[in-house]
Amino acid sequence: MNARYKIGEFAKLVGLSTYTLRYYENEGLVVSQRDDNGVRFYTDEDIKWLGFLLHLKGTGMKLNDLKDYVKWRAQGDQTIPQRRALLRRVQKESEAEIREREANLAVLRRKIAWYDGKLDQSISHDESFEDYLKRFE
Amino acid sequence: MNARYKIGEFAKLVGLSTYTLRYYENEGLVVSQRDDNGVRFYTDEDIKWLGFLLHLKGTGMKLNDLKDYVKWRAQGDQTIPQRRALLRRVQKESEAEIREREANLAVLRRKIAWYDGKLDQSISHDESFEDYLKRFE
DNA sequence: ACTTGACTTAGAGCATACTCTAAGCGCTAT
DNA sequence: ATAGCGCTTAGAGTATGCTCTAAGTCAAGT
Repeated sequence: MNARYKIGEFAKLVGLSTYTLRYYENEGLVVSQRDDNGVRFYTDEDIKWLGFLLHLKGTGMKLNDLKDYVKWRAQGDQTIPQRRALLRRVQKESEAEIREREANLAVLRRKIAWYDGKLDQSISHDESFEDYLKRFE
Repeated sequence: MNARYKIGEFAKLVGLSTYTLRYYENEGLVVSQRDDNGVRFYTDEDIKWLGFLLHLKGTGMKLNDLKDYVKWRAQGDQTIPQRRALLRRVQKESEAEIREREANLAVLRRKIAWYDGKLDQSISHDESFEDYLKRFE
């Protein structure tokens, strides 16, 4: 246990590039420790944090919001109300986006079904199925 | 009927800016007709098309894919198979994104619930509700 | 010794989709 | 006649989030 990962290995573990990890560190989203030579290292704790951060990001949460979250997290438990309020807002926004997308998808699905019907007709009325298949040879 | 809308009015009707409409026209996503003075006008047909285009866009479909779609549409019914294939691809991608987002949202919801529990505890164990409320004054 | 991978700062480049400005001109309604 | 809207081209700017390069240094492993 107590594994130490250098940035290259860590990058593979979390599925980001080393560029992105340094970028995130600059932005204050991730912290790293340094060994005697000033080389970054990460721990299993950091893997967990990155995993959670990527989940938040995957809900559509912006880096700026993540920065607030990280800032509050560092300030301890008294900022839990702010953090919860932030996550709730992100939740609402994300749910709204999903609903919108579903509505748009419904339209797209109907259009595909309409194309299906069109192509069915072109099979059953205009030509035999054999002839139809020939068109794609 | 046979209403003609100039770009300003049309923009309001479809919820886009005049800049964006001209941009879309440049990109080949929308066409407009011109009056005797070279001024763009749009019809109810164009409102329908814009509506559909925005639904497609709302599924996450990229402008480049929309350009292909529009190009094929202009070529007539023989491109229906291509259009259907494109929309199916977009559908799959969009559904996959929604599933991902839902999974990430599930994590976010659990975190919020965890904060809820933390705050419940901090009310019921560490201080009175009165004291708790005072913290936010 | 040499390769590999780490470090730094600063800045450019990329992708997507707009968004707006400049500069100059034309039509229409008040 | 003046405001308001429309037209043009060309290009700059904005937002988000990376992605990569340059140029030079350093340390560990083979």
